[in-house]
Amino acid sequence: MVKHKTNTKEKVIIATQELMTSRGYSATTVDEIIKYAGVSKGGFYHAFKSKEELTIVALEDYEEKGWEIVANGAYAEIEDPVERALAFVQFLEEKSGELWAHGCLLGSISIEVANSHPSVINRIDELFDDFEKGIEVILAPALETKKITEVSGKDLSIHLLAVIEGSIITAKSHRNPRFLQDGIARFRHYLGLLLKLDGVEKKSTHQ
Amino acid sequence: MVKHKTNTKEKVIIATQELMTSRGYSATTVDEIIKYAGVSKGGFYHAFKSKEELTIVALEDYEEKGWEIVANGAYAEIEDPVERALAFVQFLEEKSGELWAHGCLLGSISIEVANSHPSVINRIDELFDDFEKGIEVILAPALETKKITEVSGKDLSIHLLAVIEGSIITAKSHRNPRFLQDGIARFRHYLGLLLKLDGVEKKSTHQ
DNA sequence: TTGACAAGACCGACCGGTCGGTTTAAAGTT
DNA sequence: AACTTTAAACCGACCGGTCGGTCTTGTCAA
Repeated sequence: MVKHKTNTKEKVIIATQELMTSRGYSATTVDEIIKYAGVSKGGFYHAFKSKEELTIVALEDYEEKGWEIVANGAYAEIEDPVERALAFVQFLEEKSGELWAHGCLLGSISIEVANSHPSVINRIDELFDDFEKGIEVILAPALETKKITEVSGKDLSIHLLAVIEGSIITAKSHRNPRFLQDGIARFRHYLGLLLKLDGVEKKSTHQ
Repeated sequence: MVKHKTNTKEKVIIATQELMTSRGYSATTVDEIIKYAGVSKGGFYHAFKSKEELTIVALEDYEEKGWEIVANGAYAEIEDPVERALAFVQFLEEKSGELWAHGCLLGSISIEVANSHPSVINRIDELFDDFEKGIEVILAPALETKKITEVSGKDLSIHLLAVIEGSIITAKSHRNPRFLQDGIARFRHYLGLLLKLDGVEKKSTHQ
């Protein structure tokens, strides 16, 4: 009746997400993961059949939790599609520290597994695609409202994702998380120009 | 009689650049590098004192060769700062396949060394900075000409770099190099809007 | 004769993963 | 309630192999 209560899987998944986000795939060892999670090696391999399978589970859980934060933003209440799209990007900007404080799990491991772990990169591909489609639903109506055809909602979604991932890289190498926030703000500026609005310049949240 | 210079260093550097660009730092082993370069382990450790030191040399050489291609573009001949800036971005777009066909060495290893190899990430930081400053020299005069103050040349340079690095990630995970070209084209569109020009957009090809 | 350079066997630490055995707790039996 | 059964959860010593790096033994041009 009562399920066996165990949090080994959860602890391992969280440890994996945190360690791989800041070290990548290869540099994160199973021994490090189990030490960080406070779990034994036997327990680890009872819960997951391999490091590769664990990585895929961690990626899926990461996407789910991330999208839950994004989907529940106040921007969703806004009626006007144009204002909603801009508020959405500003929401990402404000939540960027919470969402990608130490990087993005997908971005951190995508490069090094692209040519060696097909199952992982395939899942990353799908998860990126899900995220893009989620963004598209928010951005496309704004373009439609303004009758803009030179750029599609899909184009913009792909671009926003690239801006986020790229800004994470520059933020990491410059050791300054501000670069991520500024990168998203710059995209918002672009979106504002596209939608032919004025006065969308950055409302700085914290210096 | 010209003394024949040993090319062990050069072969190792090229092998390192190619392998690390597509696999990252940790996943690229010294044994793989020497096999790819056709060099013995003794020769390797005679030429470089460690994998870490080699990585820094490979990064510097990578930046030098990359910037040589960028600096010699035809855009440089254009007199008008605005047209020159736009032509520069279009040049990057056209050369993106040559410059970042299999990724960017700096981006590929920056994430995984950020918290474990200070000397490497410090050099990456500086090299990114050099690249940014090089771009700034080209973009800033266009903003000045158009008397645009809401965005600085530095802001735009940082953003272009982020767009490139991020687009490389999405291109890799989607296994489609087109994403990189489109990402740069999207930046050019932004720049065009900023400079209040029309007709700089090209149709997107994402399907 | 010398010293730069190359070769590859070798080193200890560490890698991902396995294994036999122990603990835990829900369910069945009395 | 007390005991037995059962199977999942868990443990950590251990495995073969690989890691970055060292060392001895050369080769060869000056």
